[in-house]
Amino acid sequence: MNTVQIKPTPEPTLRRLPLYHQVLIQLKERGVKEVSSTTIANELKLDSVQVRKDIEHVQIVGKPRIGFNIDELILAIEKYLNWDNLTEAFLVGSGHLGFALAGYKNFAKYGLNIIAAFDNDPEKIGTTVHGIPVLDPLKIPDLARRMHIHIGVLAVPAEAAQENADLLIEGGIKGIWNFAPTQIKAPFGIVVENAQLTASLSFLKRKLTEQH
Amino acid sequence: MNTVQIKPTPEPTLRRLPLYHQVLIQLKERGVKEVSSTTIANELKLDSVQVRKDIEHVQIVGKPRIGFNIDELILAIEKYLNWDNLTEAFLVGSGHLGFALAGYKNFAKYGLNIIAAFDNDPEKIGTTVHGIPVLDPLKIPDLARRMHIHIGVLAVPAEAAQENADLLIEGGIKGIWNFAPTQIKAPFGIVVENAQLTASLSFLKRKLTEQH
DNA sequence: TAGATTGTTAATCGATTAACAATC
DNA sequence: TAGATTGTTAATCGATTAACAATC
Repeated sequence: MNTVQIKPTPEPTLRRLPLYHQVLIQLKERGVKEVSSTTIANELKLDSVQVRKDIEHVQIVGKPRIGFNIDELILAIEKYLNWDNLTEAFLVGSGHLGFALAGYKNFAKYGLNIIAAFDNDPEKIGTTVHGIPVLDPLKIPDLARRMHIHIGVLAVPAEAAQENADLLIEGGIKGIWNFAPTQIKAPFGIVVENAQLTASLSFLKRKLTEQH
Repeated sequence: MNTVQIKPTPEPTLRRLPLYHQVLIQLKERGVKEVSSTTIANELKLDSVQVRKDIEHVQIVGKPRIGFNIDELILAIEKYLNWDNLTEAFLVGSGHLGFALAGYKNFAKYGLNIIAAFDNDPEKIGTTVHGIPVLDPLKIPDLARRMHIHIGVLAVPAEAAQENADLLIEGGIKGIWNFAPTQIKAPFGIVVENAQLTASLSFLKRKLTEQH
Protein backbone atom coordinates (compact mmCIF):
# COMPACT_ATOMS: atom_id res chain seq x y z
CA MET A 1 0.00 0.00 0.00
CA ASN A 2 1.71 3.12 -1.16
CA THR A 3 -1.11 5.67 -1.15
CA VAL A 4 -2.14 7.42 2.02
CA GLN A 5 -5.65 6.35 2.97
CA ILE A 6 -7.78 9.21 4.24
CA LYS A 7 -11.09 8.43 5.91
CA PRO A 8 -13.66 9.62 3.38
CA THR A 9 -15.81 12.52 4.52
CA PRO A 10 -19.56 11.87 4.26
CA GLU A 11 -20.85 13.47 1.08
CA PRO A 12 -23.46 15.66 2.84
CA THR A 13 -20.72 17.09 5.05
CA LEU A 14 -18.57 17.80 2.04
CA ARG A 15 -21.44 19.66 0.38
CA ARG A 16 -22.18 21.73 3.50
CA LEU A 17 -18.62 22.87 4.25
CA PRO A 18 -18.53 25.39 1.38
CA LEU A 19 -21.80 26.83 2.70
CA TYR A 20 -20.27 27.32 6.13
CA HIS A 21 -17.37 29.06 4.47
CA GLN A 22 -19.72 31.48 2.72
CA VAL A 23 -21.50 32.27 5.96
CA LEU A 24 -18.21 32.72 7.81
CA ILE A 25 -16.94 35.16 5.19
CA GLN A 26 -20.13 37.18 5.54
CA LEU A 27 -19.82 37.22 9.34
CA LYS A 28 -16.15 38.14 9.22
CA GLU A 29 -16.97 41.13 7.02
CA ARG A 30 -19.30 42.29 9.76
CA GLY A 31 -16.42 42.17 12.23
CA VAL A 32 -17.25 38.91 13.99
CA LYS A 33 -14.19 37.27 15.61
CA GLU A 34 -15.65 34.21 17.33
CA VAL A 35 -18.59 32.24 16.00
CA SER A 36 -20.73 29.54 17.62
CA SER A 37 -22.16 26.53 15.82
CA THR A 38 -25.62 27.92 16.63
CA THR A 39 -24.92 31.12 14.69
CA ILE A 40 -23.79 29.22 11.60
CA ALA A 41 -26.72 26.81 11.92
CA ASN A 42 -29.27 29.62 12.14
CA GLU A 43 -27.93 31.32 9.04
CA LEU A 44 -28.39 28.13 7.04
CA LYS A 45 -31.45 26.79 8.84
CA LEU A 46 -29.55 23.74 9.98
CA ASP A 47 -29.04 22.02 13.32
CA SER A 48 -26.15 23.23 15.48
CA VAL A 49 -25.07 19.69 16.35
CA GLN A 50 -24.78 18.93 12.68
CA VAL A 51 -22.58 21.97 12.20
CA ARG A 52 -20.32 20.90 15.07
CA LYS A 53 -20.08 17.36 13.68
CA ASP A 54 -19.11 18.72 10.29
CA ILE A 55 -16.52 21.03 11.82
CA GLU A 56 -14.98 18.05 13.61
CA HIS A 57 -13.92 16.77 10.20
CA VAL A 58 -11.77 19.82 9.52
CA GLN A 59 -9.90 19.21 12.78
CA ILE A 60 -10.72 22.46 14.48
CA VAL A 61 -11.65 22.60 18.17
CA GLY A 62 -13.78 25.29 19.68
CA LYS A 63 -13.92 26.81 23.13
CA PRO A 64 -16.94 26.07 25.36
CA ARG A 65 -18.97 29.20 25.96
CA ILE A 66 -17.18 31.12 23.18
CA GLY A 67 -17.30 29.09 20.00
CA PHE A 68 -14.80 28.92 17.16
CA ASN A 69 -12.20 31.44 16.10
CA ILE A 70 -13.53 32.64 12.77
CA ASP A 71 -10.19 33.07 11.00
CA GLU A 72 -8.93 29.71 12.14
CA LEU A 73 -12.13 28.04 10.98
CA ILE A 74 -12.15 29.76 7.60
CA LEU A 75 -8.55 28.74 6.95
CA ALA A 76 -9.16 25.19 8.09
CA ILE A 77 -12.10 24.78 5.73
CA GLU A 78 -10.10 26.22 2.85
CA LYS A 79 -7.29 23.84 3.58
CA TYR A 80 -9.63 20.89 3.97
CA LEU A 81 -11.36 21.62 0.67
CA ASN A 82 -8.00 22.10 -0.93
CA TRP A 83 -8.62 25.67 -1.99
CA ASP A 84 -5.12 26.73 -0.95
CA ASN A 85 -3.63 24.30 -3.42
CA LEU A 86 -3.90 25.85 -6.88
CA THR A 87 -4.59 23.13 -9.44
CA GLU A 88 -4.05 23.71 -13.14
CA ALA A 89 -6.86 22.65 -15.40
CA PHE A 90 -7.82 22.35 -19.07
CA LEU A 91 -11.14 23.71 -20.28
CA VAL A 92 -12.76 21.84 -23.14
CA GLY A 93 -15.37 23.79 -25.10
CA SER A 94 -15.32 27.54 -25.53
CA GLY A 95 -18.99 28.16 -26.32
CA HIS A 96 -21.14 30.39 -24.15
CA LEU A 97 -20.66 28.40 -20.99
CA GLY A 98 -16.99 27.72 -21.61
CA PHE A 99 -16.45 31.42 -22.25
CA ALA A 100 -18.15 32.29 -18.96
CA LEU A 101 -16.14 29.69 -17.05
CA ALA A 102 -12.89 30.94 -18.57
CA GLY A 103 -13.74 34.44 -17.40
CA TYR A 104 -14.85 33.49 -13.92
CA LYS A 105 -11.99 34.96 -11.88
CA ASN A 106 -13.41 33.52 -8.66
CA PHE A 107 -12.22 30.02 -9.49
CA ALA A 108 -8.73 31.00 -8.42
CA LYS A 109 -10.09 31.45 -4.89
CA TYR A 110 -11.20 27.84 -4.95
CA GLY A 111 -7.88 26.61 -6.20
CA LEU A 112 -8.65 26.17 -9.89
CA ASN A 113 -6.51 27.74 -12.58
CA ILE A 114 -7.61 27.24 -16.16
CA ILE A 115 -4.47 27.48 -18.26
CA ALA A 116 -5.69 26.35 -21.67
CA ALA A 117 -8.94 25.98 -23.55
CA PHE A 118 -9.79 23.62 -26.40
CA ASP A 119 -12.35 23.93 -29.14
CA ASN A 120 -12.78 22.07 -32.42
CA ASP A 121 -13.99 25.18 -34.24
CA PRO A 122 -11.07 26.01 -36.60
CA GLU A 123 -11.96 29.70 -36.38
CA LYS A 124 -11.40 29.69 -32.62
CA ILE A 125 -8.16 27.72 -32.59
CA GLY A 126 -5.26 30.11 -32.22
CA THR A 127 -7.34 32.83 -30.56
CA THR A 128 -7.68 33.47 -26.82
CA VAL A 129 -10.65 33.68 -24.44
CA HIS A 130 -10.08 35.97 -21.49
CA GLY A 131 -6.37 35.66 -22.14
CA ILE A 132 -6.44 31.86 -22.24
CA PRO A 133 -5.21 30.30 -25.50
CA VAL A 134 -7.66 28.16 -27.48
CA LEU A 135 -6.08 25.02 -28.90
CA ASP A 136 -7.02 21.98 -30.97
CA PRO A 137 -8.67 19.25 -28.83
CA LEU A 138 -6.47 16.64 -30.51
CA LYS A 139 -3.56 18.10 -28.57
CA ILE A 140 -5.22 17.36 -25.22
CA PRO A 141 -3.69 13.93 -24.46
CA ASP A 142 -0.14 14.93 -25.22
CA LEU A 143 -0.29 18.34 -23.52
CA ALA A 144 -2.13 17.10 -20.44
CA ARG A 145 0.47 14.42 -19.89
CA ARG A 146 3.46 16.69 -20.44
CA MET A 147 2.05 19.44 -18.21
CA HIS A 148 0.79 17.04 -15.53
CA ILE A 149 -2.75 18.42 -15.66
CA HIS A 150 -5.07 16.70 -13.23
CA ILE A 151 -8.44 18.38 -13.82
CA GLY A 152 -10.44 18.80 -17.00
CA VAL A 153 -13.47 21.08 -17.20
CA LEU A 154 -15.92 19.78 -19.77
CA ALA A 155 -18.20 22.44 -21.26
CA VAL A 156 -19.14 20.94 -24.60
CA PRO A 157 -22.54 19.89 -26.00
CA ALA A 158 -23.91 16.54 -24.81
CA GLU A 159 -23.06 14.80 -28.10
CA ALA A 160 -19.37 15.72 -27.83
CA ALA A 161 -18.96 15.00 -24.11
CA GLN A 162 -17.77 11.41 -24.22
CA GLU A 163 -15.19 11.83 -26.99
CA ASN A 164 -13.64 14.84 -25.26
CA ALA A 165 -13.71 13.11 -21.90
CA ASP A 166 -11.82 10.25 -23.53
CA LEU A 167 -9.14 12.66 -24.73
CA LEU A 168 -8.75 14.01 -21.20
CA ILE A 169 -8.56 10.51 -19.75
CA GLU A 170 -5.99 9.54 -22.37
CA GLY A 171 -3.95 12.49 -21.13
CA GLY A 172 -3.88 11.03 -17.63
CA ILE A 173 -6.36 13.43 -16.08
CA LYS A 174 -7.58 12.45 -12.58
CA GLY A 175 -10.84 14.39 -12.31
CA ILE A 176 -13.45 15.73 -14.71
CA TRP A 177 -15.81 18.57 -13.89
CA ASN A 178 -18.65 17.84 -16.28
CA PHE A 179 -21.00 20.64 -17.35
CA ALA A 180 -22.47 18.70 -20.28
CA PRO A 181 -26.02 17.55 -19.61
CA THR A 182 -25.13 13.92 -20.09
CA GLN A 183 -23.47 11.07 -18.24
CA ILE A 184 -19.92 10.29 -19.21
CA LYS A 185 -18.18 6.98 -18.72
CA ALA A 186 -14.78 6.94 -17.10
CA PRO A 187 -12.58 4.12 -15.81
CA PHE A 188 -12.43 3.35 -12.10
CA GLY A 189 -10.26 5.84 -10.25
CA ILE A 190 -11.21 8.86 -12.36
CA VAL A 191 -13.45 11.20 -10.38
CA VAL A 192 -16.33 12.66 -12.38
CA GLU A 193 -18.25 15.48 -10.77
CA ASN A 194 -21.33 16.58 -12.65
CA ALA A 195 -22.12 20.26 -12.32
CA GLN A 196 -25.69 19.25 -13.18
CA LEU A 197 -27.26 22.61 -13.90
CA THR A 198 -30.34 20.89 -15.25
CA ALA A 199 -30.71 18.69 -12.18
CA SER A 200 -30.55 21.78 -10.02
CA LEU A 201 -33.21 23.48 -12.14
CA SER A 202 -35.45 20.40 -12.09
CA PHE A 203 -35.15 20.29 -8.34
CA LEU A 204 -36.30 23.89 -8.08
CA LYS A 205 -39.24 23.36 -10.42
CA ARG A 206 -40.39 20.23 -8.60
CA LYS A 207 -40.19 21.97 -5.23
CA LEU A 208 -42.37 24.74 -6.58
CA THR A 209 -44.89 22.16 -7.77
CA GLU A 210 -44.95 20.48 -4.39
CA GLN A 211 -45.51 23.73 -2.54
CA HIS A 212 -47.95 25.66 -4.66
CA MET B 1 -56.51 23.50 3.96
CA ASN B 2 -56.84 24.87 0.47
CA THR B 3 -53.58 23.83 -1.14
CA VAL B 4 -53.15 20.35 -2.56
CA GLN B 5 -50.64 18.48 -0.45
CA ILE B 6 -48.28 16.32 -2.48
CA LYS B 7 -46.10 13.83 -0.67
CA PRO B 8 -42.64 15.32 -0.97
CA THR B 9 -40.19 13.24 -2.96
CA PRO B 10 -36.97 12.37 -1.12
CA GLU B 11 -34.28 14.77 -2.20
CA PRO B 12 -31.87 12.04 -3.37
CA THR B 13 -34.58 10.65 -5.65
CA LEU B 14 -35.25 14.09 -7.05
CA ARG B 15 -31.56 14.53 -7.84
CA ARG B 16 -31.33 11.12 -9.52
CA LEU B 17 -34.36 11.39 -11.79
CA PRO B 18 -32.67 13.83 -14.20
CA LEU B 19 -29.77 11.38 -14.45
CA TYR B 20 -32.14 8.58 -15.41
CA HIS B 21 -33.60 10.87 -18.04
CA GLN B 22 -30.16 11.48 -19.53
CA VAL B 23 -29.45 7.77 -19.68
CA LEU B 24 -32.84 7.01 -21.20
CA ILE B 25 -32.31 9.60 -23.92
CA GLN B 26 -28.96 8.02 -24.75
CA LEU B 27 -30.51 4.54 -24.88
CA LYS B 28 -33.44 5.71 -26.97
CA GLU B 29 -31.03 7.17 -29.51
CA ARG B 30 -29.50 3.72 -29.81
CA GLY B 31 -32.95 2.35 -30.63
CA VAL B 32 -33.82 0.77 -27.29
CA LYS B 33 -37.60 0.40 -26.79
CA GLU B 34 -37.86 -1.32 -23.39
CA VAL B 35 -35.43 -0.78 -20.57
CA SER B 36 -34.90 -2.63 -17.30
CA SER B 37 -33.98 -1.05 -13.99
CA THR B 38 -30.76 -3.06 -14.13
CA THR B 39 -29.72 -1.40 -17.38
CA ILE B 40 -30.27 2.09 -15.98
CA ALA B 41 -28.53 1.15 -12.73
CA ASN B 42 -25.46 -0.20 -14.52
CA GLU B 43 -25.08 2.95 -16.61
CA LEU B 44 -25.00 5.06 -13.46
CA LYS B 45 -23.29 2.57 -11.16
CA LEU B 46 -26.34 2.46 -8.90
CA ASP B 47 -28.46 -0.32 -7.45
CA SER B 48 -31.37 -1.60 -9.55
CA VAL B 49 -33.74 -1.65 -6.56
CA GLN B 50 -32.99 1.99 -5.97
CA VAL B 51 -33.81 2.77 -9.58
CA ARG B 52 -37.12 0.90 -9.30
CA LYS B 53 -37.99 2.70 -6.07
CA ASP B 54 -37.27 6.04 -7.68
CA ILE B 55 -39.36 5.15 -10.72
CA GLU B 56 -42.27 4.30 -8.41
CA HIS B 57 -42.45 8.01 -7.58
CA VAL B 58 -43.17 8.96 -11.18
CA GLN B 59 -46.11 6.55 -11.21
CA ILE B 60 -44.96 4.30 -13.99
CA VAL B 61 -45.33 0.54 -13.78
CA GLY B 62 -43.11 -1.87 -15.61
CA LYS B 63 -43.67 -5.34 -16.97
CA PRO B 64 -41.98 -8.28 -15.27
CA ARG B 65 -39.42 -9.89 -17.52
CA ILE B 66 -39.46 -6.94 -19.95
CA GLY B 67 -38.91 -3.74 -18.03
CA PHE B 68 -40.23 -0.26 -18.71
CA ASN B 69 -41.38 1.27 -21.95
CA ILE B 70 -38.68 3.82 -22.67
CA ASP B 71 -40.92 6.51 -24.19
CA GLU B 72 -43.48 6.23 -21.43
CA LEU B 73 -40.77 6.49 -18.80
CA ILE B 74 -39.07 9.48 -20.43
CA LEU B 75 -42.36 11.35 -20.67
CA ALA B 76 -43.34 10.50 -17.11
CA ILE B 77 -40.04 11.84 -15.75
CA GLU B 78 -40.39 15.01 -17.80
CA LYS B 79 -43.89 15.50 -16.48
CA TYR B 80 -42.87 14.74 -12.93
CA LEU B 81 -39.99 17.20 -13.05
CA ASN B 82 -42.30 19.72 -14.65
CA TRP B 83 -40.26 20.09 -17.81
CA ASP B 84 -43.39 20.09 -19.96
CA ASN B 85 -44.65 23.18 -18.18
CA LEU B 86 -42.74 26.17 -19.58
CA THR B 87 -42.13 28.67 -16.80
CA GLU B 88 -41.18 32.25 -17.56
CA ALA B 89 -38.25 33.62 -15.61
CA PHE B 90 -36.26 36.78 -15.03
CA LEU B 91 -32.48 36.73 -15.20
CA VAL B 92 -30.67 39.13 -12.90
CA GLY B 93 -27.09 39.94 -13.86
CA SER B 94 -25.79 39.90 -17.40
CA GLY B 95 -22.08 39.44 -16.76
CA HIS B 96 -20.18 36.45 -18.14
CA LEU B 97 -22.32 33.86 -16.40
CA GLY B 98 -25.59 35.68 -17.01
CA PHE B 99 -24.68 36.01 -20.67
CA ALA B 100 -24.00 32.29 -20.90
CA LEU B 101 -27.25 31.42 -19.13
CA ALA B 102 -29.24 33.74 -21.40
CA GLY B 103 -27.77 31.96 -24.43
CA TYR B 104 -28.25 28.45 -23.13
CA LYS B 105 -31.00 27.26 -25.46
CA ASN B 106 -31.27 23.95 -23.62
CA PHE B 107 -33.15 25.50 -20.72
CA ALA B 108 -36.32 25.50 -22.81
CA LYS B 109 -36.14 21.69 -22.76
CA TYR B 110 -36.29 21.81 -19.00
CA GLY B 111 -39.21 24.20 -18.96
CA LEU B 112 -37.42 27.46 -18.30
CA ASN B 113 -37.91 30.48 -20.52
CA ILE B 114 -35.89 33.56 -19.68
CA ILE B 115 -37.91 36.51 -20.97
CA ALA B 116 -36.04 39.47 -19.51
CA ALA B 117 -32.62 40.26 -18.09
CA PHE B 118 -31.65 42.94 -15.58
CA ASP B 119 -28.35 44.67 -15.02
CA ASN B 120 -27.46 47.82 -13.13
CA ASP B 121 -24.79 48.80 -15.65
CA PRO B 122 -26.31 51.86 -17.43
CA GLU B 123 -24.44 50.93 -20.61
CA LYS B 124 -26.20 47.59 -20.77
CA ILE B 125 -29.71 48.79 -20.00
CA GLY B 126 -31.65 49.08 -23.23
CA THR B 127 -29.51 46.55 -25.09
CA THR B 128 -30.25 42.86 -25.56
CA VAL B 129 -28.36 39.65 -24.76
CA HIS B 130 -29.16 36.77 -27.11
CA GLY B 131 -32.33 38.62 -28.04
CA ILE B 132 -33.43 39.12 -24.46
CA PRO B 133 -33.92 42.77 -23.41
CA VAL B 134 -31.75 44.09 -20.57
CA LEU B 135 -33.66 46.31 -18.13
CA ASP B 136 -33.07 48.31 -14.97
CA PRO B 137 -33.20 46.08 -11.85
CA LEU B 138 -35.39 48.67 -10.12
CA LYS B 139 -38.16 47.59 -12.47
CA ILE B 140 -38.07 44.00 -11.21
CA PRO B 141 -40.76 44.17 -8.49
CA ASP B 142 -43.34 45.89 -10.63
CA LEU B 143 -42.70 43.84 -13.78
CA ALA B 144 -42.50 40.52 -11.98
CA ARG B 145 -45.82 41.13 -10.30
CA ARG B 146 -47.59 42.32 -13.45
CA MET B 147 -46.22 39.46 -15.55
CA HIS B 148 -46.76 36.82 -12.87
CA ILE B 149 -43.15 35.67 -13.00
CA HIS B 150 -42.44 32.81 -10.59
CA ILE B 151 -38.74 32.13 -11.05
CA GLY B 152 -35.75 34.44 -10.76
CA VAL B 153 -32.28 33.41 -11.91
CA LEU B 154 -29.65 35.22 -9.89
CA ALA B 155 -26.29 35.57 -11.63
CA VAL B 156 -24.80 38.62 -9.91
CA PRO B 157 -21.63 38.98 -7.79
CA ALA B 158 -21.89 37.82 -4.17
CA GLU B 159 -22.08 41.39 -2.84
CA ALA B 160 -25.14 42.18 -4.93
CA ALA B 161 -26.99 38.91 -4.38
CA GLN B 162 -29.15 39.80 -1.39
CA GLU B 163 -30.38 43.16 -2.66
CA ASN B 164 -31.38 41.68 -6.02
CA ALA B 165 -32.99 38.68 -4.34
CA ASP B 166 -35.02 41.16 -2.29
CA LEU B 167 -36.24 42.85 -5.47
CA LEU B 168 -37.35 39.49 -6.86
CA ILE B 169 -39.11 38.59 -3.62
CA GLU B 170 -40.80 41.98 -3.57
CA GLY B 171 -42.10 41.13 -7.02
CA GLY B 172 -43.79 38.02 -5.68
CA ILE B 173 -41.37 35.49 -7.09
CA LYS B 174 -41.77 31.92 -5.75
CA GLY B 175 -38.37 30.41 -6.48
CA ILE B 176 -34.83 31.69 -6.88
CA TRP B 177 -32.11 29.86 -8.75
CA ASN B 178 -29.02 31.28 -7.14
CA PHE B 179 -25.68 31.23 -8.97
CA ALA B 180 -24.01 33.76 -6.67
CA PRO B 181 -21.43 32.13 -4.38
CA THR B 182 -23.20 33.30 -1.26
CA GLN B 183 -26.20 32.44 0.87
CA ILE B 184 -29.28 34.55 0.40
CA LYS B 185 -32.03 35.02 2.95
CA ALA B 186 -35.61 34.55 1.85
CA PRO B 187 -38.86 34.36 3.77
CA PHE B 188 -40.48 31.01 4.47
CA GLY B 189 -42.26 29.68 1.40
CA ILE B 190 -39.75 30.98 -1.13
CA VAL B 191 -37.69 28.15 -2.58
CA VAL B 192 -34.01 28.95 -3.00
CA GLU B 193 -31.96 26.49 -5.01
CA ASN B 194 -28.25 27.17 -5.01
CA ALA B 195 -26.49 26.18 -8.22
CA GLN B 196 -23.35 25.99 -6.08
CA LEU B 197 -20.66 25.79 -8.71
CA THR B 198 -18.01 26.29 -6.06
CA ALA B 199 -19.42 23.54 -3.86
CA SER B 200 -19.31 21.20 -6.81
CA LEU B 201 -15.70 22.17 -7.52
CA SER B 202 -14.71 21.76 -3.87
CA PHE B 203 -16.27 18.35 -3.87
CA LEU B 204 -14.19 17.32 -6.87
CA LYS B 205 -10.97 18.66 -5.39
CA ARG B 206 -11.55 16.95 -2.05
CA LYS B 207 -12.31 13.63 -3.74
CA LEU B 208 -9.02 13.90 -5.60
CA THR B 209 -7.21 14.53 -2.33
CA GLU B 210 -8.82 11.52 -0.70
CA GLN B 211 -7.92 9.22 -3.58
CA HIS B 212 -4.44 10.23 -4.56
C1' DT C 1 -19.92 31.03 40.44
C1' DA C 2 -23.49 30.54 36.81
C1' DG C 3 -24.39 29.81 32.27
C1' DA C 4 -23.41 29.22 27.44
C1' DT C 5 -21.30 26.33 24.37
C1' DT C 6 -18.49 22.43 23.08
C1' DG C 7 -17.80 17.49 22.21
C1' DT C 8 -19.56 12.81 22.81
C1' DT C 9 -22.57 9.06 23.48
C1' DA C 10 -27.14 7.18 22.59
C1' DA C 11 -31.65 7.24 20.12
C1' DT C 12 -34.10 8.21 16.06
C1' DC C 13 -35.02 8.64 11.50
C1' DG C 14 -34.85 7.83 6.67
C1' DA C 15 -32.63 6.01 2.77
C1' DT C 16 -30.35 2.05 0.84
C1' DT C 17 -29.89 -2.71 0.27
C1' DA C 18 -31.38 -7.56 0.67
C1' DA C 19 -34.77 -11.15 0.19
C1' DC C 20 -38.48 -13.00 -2.21
C1' DA C 21 -43.18 -13.72 -3.98
C1' DA C 22 -45.82 -12.27 -8.05
C1' DT C 23 -46.04 -12.10 -12.97
C1' DC C 24 -45.58 -12.02 -17.87
C1' DT D 1 -43.06 -23.96 -18.89
C1' DA D 2 -38.78 -21.64 -17.22
C1' DG D 3 -36.62 -17.58 -16.23
C1' DA D 4 -36.02 -12.68 -16.04
C1' DT D 5 -37.73 -8.75 -14.04
C1' DT D 6 -41.00 -6.20 -11.31
C1' DG D 7 -42.90 -4.59 -6.91
C1' DT D 8 -43.01 -5.18 -1.93
C1' DT D 9 -41.75 -6.32 2.65
C1' DA D 10 -37.99 -6.71 5.94
C1' DA D 11 -33.14 -5.81 7.37
C1' DT D 12 -29.28 -2.89 7.29
C1' DC D 13 -26.77 1.07 7.18
C1' DG D 14 -25.56 5.73 7.85
C1' DA D 15 -26.79 10.34 8.81
C1' DT D 16 -29.40 13.34 11.75
C1' DT D 17 -31.12 14.60 16.07
C1' DA D 18 -31.49 14.32 21.14
C1' DA D 19 -29.47 14.15 25.66
C1' DC D 20 -25.98 15.46 28.64
C1' DA D 21 -21.46 15.72 30.90
C1' DA D 22 -17.26 18.58 30.44
C1' DT D 23 -15.39 23.14 30.36
C1' DC D 24 -14.12 27.90 30.10
